[in-house]
Amino acid sequence: MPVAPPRPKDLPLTALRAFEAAARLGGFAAAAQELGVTPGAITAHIKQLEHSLGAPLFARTPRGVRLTTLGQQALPNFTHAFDALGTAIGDLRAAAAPRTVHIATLPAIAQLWLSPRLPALRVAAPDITISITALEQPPNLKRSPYDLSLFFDDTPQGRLAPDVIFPVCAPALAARLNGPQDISRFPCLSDATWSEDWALWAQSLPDPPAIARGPTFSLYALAVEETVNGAGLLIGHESLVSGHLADGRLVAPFASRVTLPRGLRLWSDRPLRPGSAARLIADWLRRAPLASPSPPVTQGACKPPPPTAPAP
Amino acid sequence: MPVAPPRPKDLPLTALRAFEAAARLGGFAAAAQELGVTPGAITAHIKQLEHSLGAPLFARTPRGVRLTTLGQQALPNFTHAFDALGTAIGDLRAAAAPRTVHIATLPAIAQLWLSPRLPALRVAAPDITISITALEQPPNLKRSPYDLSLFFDDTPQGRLAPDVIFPVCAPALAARLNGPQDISRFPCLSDATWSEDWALWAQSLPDPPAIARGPTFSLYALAVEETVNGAGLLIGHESLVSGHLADGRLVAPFASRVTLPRGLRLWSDRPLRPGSAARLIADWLRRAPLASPSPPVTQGACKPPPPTAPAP
DNA sequence: TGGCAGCCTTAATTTTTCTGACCCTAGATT
DNA sequence: AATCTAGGGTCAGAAAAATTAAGGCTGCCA
Repeated sequence: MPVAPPRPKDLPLTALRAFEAAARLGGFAAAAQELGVTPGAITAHIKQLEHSLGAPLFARTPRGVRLTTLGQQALPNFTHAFDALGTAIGDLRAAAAPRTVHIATLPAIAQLWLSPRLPALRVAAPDITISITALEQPPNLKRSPYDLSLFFDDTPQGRLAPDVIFPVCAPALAARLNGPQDISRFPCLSDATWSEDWALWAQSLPDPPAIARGPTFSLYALAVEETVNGAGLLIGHESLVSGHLADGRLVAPFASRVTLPRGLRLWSDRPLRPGSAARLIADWLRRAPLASPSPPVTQGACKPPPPTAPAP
Repeated sequence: MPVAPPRPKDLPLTALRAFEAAARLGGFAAAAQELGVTPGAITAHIKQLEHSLGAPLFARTPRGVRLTTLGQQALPNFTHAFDALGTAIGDLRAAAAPRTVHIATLPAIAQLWLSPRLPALRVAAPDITISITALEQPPNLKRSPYDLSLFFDDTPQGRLAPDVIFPVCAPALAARLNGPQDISRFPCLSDATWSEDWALWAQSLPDPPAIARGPTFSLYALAVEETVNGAGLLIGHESLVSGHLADGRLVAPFASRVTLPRGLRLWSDRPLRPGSAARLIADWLRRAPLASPSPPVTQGACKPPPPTAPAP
């Protein structure tokens, strides 16, 4: 029985984090995604934890896992502890790089909404470094190294704009349209993550036209480019295409617009101290000045509806 | 710019724990000891952390490290967060094994104080499993998997007994002693971690005798055994040798006793819920019934007092 | 019913982390 | 001054963790 060598290692931190994520999210796969590891790693961690505790934390069912009573008891404590750790990390990051702001957003938003505003933002806050990370899903801000999230969702708090959708196309193509029923004669481009867009819009019409399915894009910005090039019609999200409408690269050929229950939302899960860089950037983005001083459009269409340009 | 692969790994937990320990304990070596890793691992972790933050957390000096302002700001948050995590772990352990108590103690205390009480304790609490780990240093209970600590220290709260020291020896050897001055004629055994014992005791005498240095033991219990076998005189700690005195294996040949400012202390850094196994064991140990119904003992003079064999 | 997709598990390989033995520096000791 | 000691830092090799890829099980859907 040696006294020096045996190190009384406590429960491993990484395994506990895996447990907390799996318990909170209700599955190993979801936990793996949040933690940026593979499901196999989560399996191994939970198993190690259960072995060292001598009791199961999850009940394995054919369709995923379920927390045992023991796991249910433990979860709130760990969630609280890891939240505290996340806050400490955030504060440390902020203190180490006080003039840097990390923003997480959708690729489409990054390219079509954020990017056009960056030049003016750089002028407005020249000493602040802005780092933008494109993600498909909003991250858990309490656990991720981002200060702000900018995504579409249905929470009204912090909303920058509602999500208003309507068809858009290149001016040349619009000239060949006489009404919504003509849609079926042209390809309808769609985005993989917003595949319902066309149906949602069409339902709002008294006489829903047939939609000719066109190419699907995994990057909305790419679909926008293709539309500019005349590849067909695309459902435009007002927040994302207003720049293209403003300078005439795209037009909205029909008057019918649908406002979805979700909206473009900017938020933070940490308190933003007044005067902090993240607060400054968030405030500036909420005022959302789209720099382009271009004239409100152009429109070309059969029945040119309300000129599409919003006034700042 | 791939969107799927890049995993936005946050600050690594293990590195943060290393930082917290190093900052709290004031050095990488101390942190390494608490975490049960080598200093080299701490160095690497801190370096990784500082690299990913882009700012130093410690200022390296030739004699150790010093926290930077950044590090000082961050420390309290992390200490709090890891404390919360430690509490969560403790609760989880307790819930998973509700009738198990883990005690950390000195090897000497484990063998000479705790061990004799275990049989009665098992009778008193037959459903509780008691696990004893011998450590040279009291662990940080907020971070270690122990419910109770039992060590000598100078905090009065939770003290079970003062640390009273006085020479002890085998009865046969005591017969050859006529007074403290005879000490110099026999080897004086000592324990490596309590090397000052002899000096402390000798200073209390009006005419301090010379101490003939004898063998040094790294295990006090071994020194006690050797003393029983007649190898010489040893400074007895009352808490640890009362059993041997009670049954006559050892005697205290001199009346002079020194009470040190420290004492035997049982404590926990977590709240012990009433009715929990740890609370039951702690309460029982405080009542400290030493099973042997032997008479209170002895106190010695130069002429060996009690005959050597009482029977339990 | 048969294919398909979701979810967890497992085994073998690769990557990351830790160790162990060494060096370096500067204050304390002789 | 020379030596000792108590920190940290460094690097090759060993141990541990994550990945990749394959596999089982179930329910959904055509």
